[in-house]
Amino acid sequence: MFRLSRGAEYAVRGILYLSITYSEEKVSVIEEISKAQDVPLPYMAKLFQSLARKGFVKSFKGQKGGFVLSKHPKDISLLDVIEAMEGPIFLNVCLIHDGYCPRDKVCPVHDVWGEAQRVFVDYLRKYNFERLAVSAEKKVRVSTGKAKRRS
Amino acid sequence: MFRLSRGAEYAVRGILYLSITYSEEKVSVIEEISKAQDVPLPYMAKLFQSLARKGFVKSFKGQKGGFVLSKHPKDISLLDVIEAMEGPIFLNVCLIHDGYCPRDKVCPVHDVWGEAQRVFVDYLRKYNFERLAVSAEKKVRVSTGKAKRRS
DNA sequence: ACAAACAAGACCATTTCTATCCTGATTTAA
DNA sequence: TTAAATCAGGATAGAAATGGTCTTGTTTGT
Repeated sequence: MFRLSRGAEYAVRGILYLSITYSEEKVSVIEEISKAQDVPLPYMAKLFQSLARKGFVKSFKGQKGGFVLSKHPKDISLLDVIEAMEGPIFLNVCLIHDGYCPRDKVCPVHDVWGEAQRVFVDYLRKYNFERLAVSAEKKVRVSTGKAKRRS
Repeated sequence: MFRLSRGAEYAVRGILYLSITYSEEKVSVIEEISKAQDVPLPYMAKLFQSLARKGFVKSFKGQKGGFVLSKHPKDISLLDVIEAMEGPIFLNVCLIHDGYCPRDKVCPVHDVWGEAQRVFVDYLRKYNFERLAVSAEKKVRVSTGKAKRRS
């Protein structure tokens, strides 16, 4: 089943939220993030623990605590976040590592998967969160009918 | 988890086997197919029941029974077989159908997934089993050191 | 000292995946 | 007509992944 897990999807949303508010230099608490991105709060809390351990966000305890990105949004790719949550991407078990599959020498599909994976992974790597945050703001402007003021 | 299921992988192998022997106009029994492709026999048997119901293979009962492809290998794509076993490919739940995701109007990642899926699916559709069977034969020749006789 | 936050781990229900097994129906050949 | 070969269909089952909750602790600012 070629499907993004909920966990990874939620993590992407969380990082996206922090990317959009990044320039404001504020810390965001989990409740705020989970409400804004429509993710169950306790689940989001768990996800952010994991994102903190993996170095995507910095956490602060206590009053005035919360989360901030620990890198610039432009230095975080979609691939980074997805692989952080799901582990490395392998479209087929036969690609887990070179030589893993005893049939790869005679299997014509092996190469097909290899190439598909390369294309897919490269594609996800192309998107960083600065870029996504900009698109998000554009989309919101369009969908709420707020045109950009003409200069 | 972006991973091909075992079931789909085995189905691909099964169809591949029948594609390679297609021109010989023989029926193959499940035991032969499962041994050749190194798949647990009872599992392969189940898979072929399903492949038969879905029109990929014709089955014959009784002595001299077995399976044959019901279409020419060139008319079966990798995508066909995979979707038959796993259902339609959606890289993200948000793509299940237009309007399914309430956030797609403001979510910048939605379009990224849409495009990635289009590329991926088109890629799998490009490969038909005639092509794969030919590659397989080439690979076997190379790996067994049997060079093609020079004309 | 208290309240607001995150940290960590246990826990749990559901679904999916992988696979097996048993019984039955059909066909061919002896 | 009987036996053997072969597929059909359904039930079952264990393991893993998924998605999510809860409880208990720790840290920090006021």
